[in-house]
Amino acid sequence: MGRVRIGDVAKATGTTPRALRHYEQAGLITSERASNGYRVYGEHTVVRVRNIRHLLAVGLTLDDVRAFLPCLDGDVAGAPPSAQGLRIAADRLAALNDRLAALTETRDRLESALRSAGGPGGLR
DNA sequence: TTTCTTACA
DNA sequence: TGTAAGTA
Repeated sequence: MGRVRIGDVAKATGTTPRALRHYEQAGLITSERASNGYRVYGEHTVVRVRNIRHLLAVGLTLDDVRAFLPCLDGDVAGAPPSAQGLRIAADRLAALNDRLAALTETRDRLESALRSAGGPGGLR
């Protein structure tokens, strides 16, 4: 019952083999090798990947998810939030707000530059 | 057919 | 993340 290959896990979690290798590279999941070199996974990997996908969907980065490694085999979505988890989420939110502010600023500059250059309608 | 690694877009 | 290449 540990003869699950990458394609199986991908299908069971709605991801792609490419993403799974990427998660492994990031140290989020592990795998063993069959004699032919193919990766072999245990069923717990499916739960793990679903949790990873959940955290990514909520807005965290792969790097953030690494901090959740201890909880990755449980019910990350339902379990009571840990202090560290909340900290990471708050930091990610702050980072997003920073990026948003920076983007808004460059957008406003481009907008006004375009306006003083003749306006959106008088460009051709 | 599926998977593997590496590398580029 | 997708895709290409050449394998096993």
